[in-house]
Amino acid sequence: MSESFDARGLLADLTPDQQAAVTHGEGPLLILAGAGSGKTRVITRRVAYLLRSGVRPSNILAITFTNKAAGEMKNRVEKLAPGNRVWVSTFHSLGARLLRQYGERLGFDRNFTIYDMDDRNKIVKDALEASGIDNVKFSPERIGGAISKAKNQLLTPPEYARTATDFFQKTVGTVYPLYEKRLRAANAMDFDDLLYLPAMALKKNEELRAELDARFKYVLIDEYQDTNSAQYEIAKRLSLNYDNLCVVGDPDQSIYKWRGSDIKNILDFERDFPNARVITLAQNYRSTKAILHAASVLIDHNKQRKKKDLVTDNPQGDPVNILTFDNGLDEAEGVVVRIKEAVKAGAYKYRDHAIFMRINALTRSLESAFVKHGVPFQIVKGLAFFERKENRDVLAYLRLLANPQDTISFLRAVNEPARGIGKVSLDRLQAFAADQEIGLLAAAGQVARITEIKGKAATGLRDFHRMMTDLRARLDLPPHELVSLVLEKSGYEAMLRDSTDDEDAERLANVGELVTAAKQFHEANPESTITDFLEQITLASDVDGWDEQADHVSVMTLHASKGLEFPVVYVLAVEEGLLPHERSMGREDEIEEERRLCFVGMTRAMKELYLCHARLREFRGQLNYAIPSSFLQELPRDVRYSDTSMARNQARSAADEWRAKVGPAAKDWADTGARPVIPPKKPTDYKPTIPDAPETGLAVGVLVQHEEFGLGTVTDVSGYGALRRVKIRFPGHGEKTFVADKVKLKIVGRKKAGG
DNA sequence: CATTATATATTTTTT
DNA sequence: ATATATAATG
Repeated sequence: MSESFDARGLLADLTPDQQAAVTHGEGPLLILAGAGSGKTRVITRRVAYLLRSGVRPSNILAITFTNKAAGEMKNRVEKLAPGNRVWVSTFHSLGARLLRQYGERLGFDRNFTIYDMDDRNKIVKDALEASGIDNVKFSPERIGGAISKAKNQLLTPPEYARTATDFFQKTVGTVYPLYEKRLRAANAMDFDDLLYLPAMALKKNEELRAELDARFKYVLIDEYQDTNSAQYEIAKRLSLNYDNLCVVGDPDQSIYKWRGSDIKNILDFERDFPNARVITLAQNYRSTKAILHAASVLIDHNKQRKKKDLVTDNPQGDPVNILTFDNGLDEAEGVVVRIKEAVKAGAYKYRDHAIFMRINALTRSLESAFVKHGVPFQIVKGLAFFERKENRDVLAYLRLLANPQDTISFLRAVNEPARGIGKVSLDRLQAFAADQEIGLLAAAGQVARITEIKGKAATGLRDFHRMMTDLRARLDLPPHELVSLVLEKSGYEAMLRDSTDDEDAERLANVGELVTAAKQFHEANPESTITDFLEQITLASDVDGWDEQADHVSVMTLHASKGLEFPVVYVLAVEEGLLPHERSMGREDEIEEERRLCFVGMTRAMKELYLCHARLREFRGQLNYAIPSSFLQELPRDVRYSDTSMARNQARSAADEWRAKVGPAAKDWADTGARPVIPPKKPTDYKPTIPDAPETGLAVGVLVQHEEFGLGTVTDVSGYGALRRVKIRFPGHGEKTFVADKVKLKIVGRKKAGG
């Protein structure tokens, strides 16, 4: 290929395979990119390459999995090809943008609200009640999930009803159209609509399809293995006239099947696009040989898999570690202490560490361990802040301002703070609104016409409507000023300020932070409206809130870890029932997805990898035996086992207190229920990789040499990490207690048993 | 209507 | 164990 432009800077540091992917010209391209093979880099370079070769930035569309990834790619492209603003976004953001831009052509109001799962379930509940099916057999969550799945498969309500066979599906078939009606009446879209409606429009409206196809001549999609049918439809229909579709993915990292993702999309790409070029990137640049080998051996247990060997030129590195703890608390503490020690030893910074787990619930014990040891951390869960009650309340006002039809937000805001408007009055108002086919806010404006509502409720509704009308006149204010105004006019701020409740003081601070968040948004996007602000919040993914600059330990779910990398990785609770999760048990394909999830977590690690499990784990307030994950058995032999729970005989660990509380039943748990799948290990098997690790070999009966007191025998060891104390009896000096971290001791040997 | 007490369900993972 | 939903009470 002869370039008439300067591509040297884009290609110099790439392998031939990577270069081929970057410089591929017209036509479909499938890049099978193994974990750590530099796929983000390739996709970014490719965009820059296209720009330098003369493709107009407006003709390029790049789809990433998170908004954060989209922002980063935008910045990198900007650096490689200055002055070019390419459209990079997630599928959902793309859908929202298309719907706002072309919605009116399709019959939608552009100021629609995006409903999250919470909102969705409330609508489902309402639709369920209205359907007359009140046997409470199926939860709104379950029905909502089924509707979501239907939309992902592009099934319309009648189509779904036609294919429904069992009672559950028939129920969903009844609720689905009612649900849709309520969404449209509220001028709202759920997450799935953002894909479903554009996909349908591209399918049905050839004029629009051809227009967008020509606009997005080059489409690039990252994490293609996790696209669903609706997303596939969008990609395909944007690539009919201009089939320059470039998809990047790794079937081994497909972890969203439960959300409707179809691994077939990537496996069948060559069939869908017969002239597709396929490039495989198998070279790993991220992990040590030890880590990559362990991950490869694990994933090789998946039967439904095209075999693929990942190779790396990186050094062998330390063996992968399997850590055994007494219980969840010890696990949390043990990991935090290890990290602290590693940082203290100067080997790593806090930000080099990440802790992953299968379920969010496990972050609780970690949180207290971090606080206890003064280790900085961030729990990467993007929406958590906006999901607090007080912030949701305030956001409900904003959503209602942006979209007066928004039922859910009206119901949330109308009596918070209390305005004397109760359930009965609201039922009457809803009946009136439904009858008149108007929104709830509009109905509140006509409260005088509703004879059944009187007294406090009537004045409350009238005042609420008047206040919202006044606020709506200020809709053009920058987001943060609008938030401040809402806080003031609604009385929400006053309510919190006048409260004597301590928690309300915190809530006040939180809504204050909401103003700050809005201000930051405004500064970053000066042109944007309140609708954009709300959209960004709703479509934010967990990692979008991650601060990767700060020096702290990152804590997140395995799902959130996709696409990231860290020098040191800990995976918690690698136990049967959690990883693989019990809900996947019995279904081989779901077990395989769990294995992929484990694989994703492992392959995030660059230098050190620790897979942890505990002998006892608390679940719903109950203590249960935990069996090490079958995945651990599938690892190669050269992993390193270390059982820190061995300390239980010497140390007064948290487990002892716990066991004492639980009583004799659990006293000899170690010898009964828990059947270690892992070969039994001796404490001496463990060689700390970091200096001053909590396991310094100090145990009762160990003979030590002290600088001042001479030879002594350890009589007690307690606590962990910096708090670890060691009691030593010195002949002639009596018993002394030291902080294990601080005291200088030389281990001389072990006293004979009984001595 | 609002507040409080009791019952009940809830836990996978997420745009 | 905790959070939410419903029922009972003021």
